[in-house]
Amino acid sequence: MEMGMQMEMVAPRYTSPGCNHATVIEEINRAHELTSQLQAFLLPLLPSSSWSEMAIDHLTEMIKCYNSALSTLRAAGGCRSTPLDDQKRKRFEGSDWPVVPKKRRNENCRPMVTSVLYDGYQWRKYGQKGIHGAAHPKSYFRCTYSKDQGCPATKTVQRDESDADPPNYRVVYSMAHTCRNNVDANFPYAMESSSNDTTSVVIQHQHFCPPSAATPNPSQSSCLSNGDQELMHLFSPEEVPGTGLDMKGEILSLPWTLESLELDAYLKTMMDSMY
DNA sequence: CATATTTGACCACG
DNA sequence: CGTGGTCAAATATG
Repeated sequence: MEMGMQMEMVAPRYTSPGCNHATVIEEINRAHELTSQLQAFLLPLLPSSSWSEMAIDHLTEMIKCYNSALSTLRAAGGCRSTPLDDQKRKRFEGSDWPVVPKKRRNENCRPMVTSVLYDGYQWRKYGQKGIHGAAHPKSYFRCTYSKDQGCPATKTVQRDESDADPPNYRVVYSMAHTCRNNVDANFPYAMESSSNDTTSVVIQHQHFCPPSAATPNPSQSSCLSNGDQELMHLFSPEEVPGTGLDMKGEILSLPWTLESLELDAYLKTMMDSMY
C-alpha cells in the first residue's frame, strides 16, 4: 500500500541514538537462523498430522517474517518506530494517554489463531481490562462465530500473578460452544506432561468445558465433569494475550518422548534468544 | 471491503 | 461508588 511511502518519509525522523540499527538486524538475523534450524530440527521428528503441519507452517511463516523484517530494515537504513500519519496522530492530540502509538499486530506475521492458548476453537478478543490488584490485564474473548451462529462461548485469559518464568496464564471458559464445524479435529486437548520448563496454564471451566461435546480426543480429555473444576495444563511460553501465536504449545502436544523433551529445551533456548 | 484488535466509555452489580 | 464485563468506534491489515 502506501506503506513504502510512509517509511521513506518518516524513517530519518525516527532514528534515535539509543536504537542501534545494525544490532537490530543482527538480532533478527540470528532469530532467523535459529528458526531455520528449528524447522530443520523439527521436520524429521514430527508425526504426520495436520497438527504438525500447522507447526511447520508457523515456522515457515516466521522465517518469512524475518526475511521481510530484514529487507525492510535494510531498505530503511535506520531504526524507526511505527510511524503515525496525520490522521492517526489526530486521535492522540489533546490526550495525555497514548504517548506511544497503539500496539498492533506484527504487520508481516498474522497469527493463524485469533487468541492465545489455542484450544481448537477460534476466538475473537472483545475487551481487555485491568483487574484490581492484578499486575496484568485480563483479556476477554468470545467465539468468532458468536455472531454468525449465536455461539455463546467466551473465555478470559489473564497472566498469573506469579513471576514464574515462563509466565502462567489463567484461562477461564464460560458457556459451551454451539457453533459447528469449527473445531480443529487434531487438537489434542489434554496434555499429559510435566516439565517445569513449560508454561503452566490454569484452566477453569465455568458452566461448561471448552472443546466439550465436539472434543475430538475424548480419550485424552481429563476434563470436566464438574463445572468449576480447575485443571492444570502445561502449555508453552507464548506471546502475551491477544497476539495469538502459540506455536510451541502445539509442538508440546506431542507425546512426551525423549526427543520432545530435548525439543522443549531447544525451543526454550530459541525463545530466550529471541527476546 | 471484510474482518480482527485496541481501548475508552458505558453499564450492571455488590 | 468501585469493580469487572461488554460495547463500539477507531484502527490495522489482507
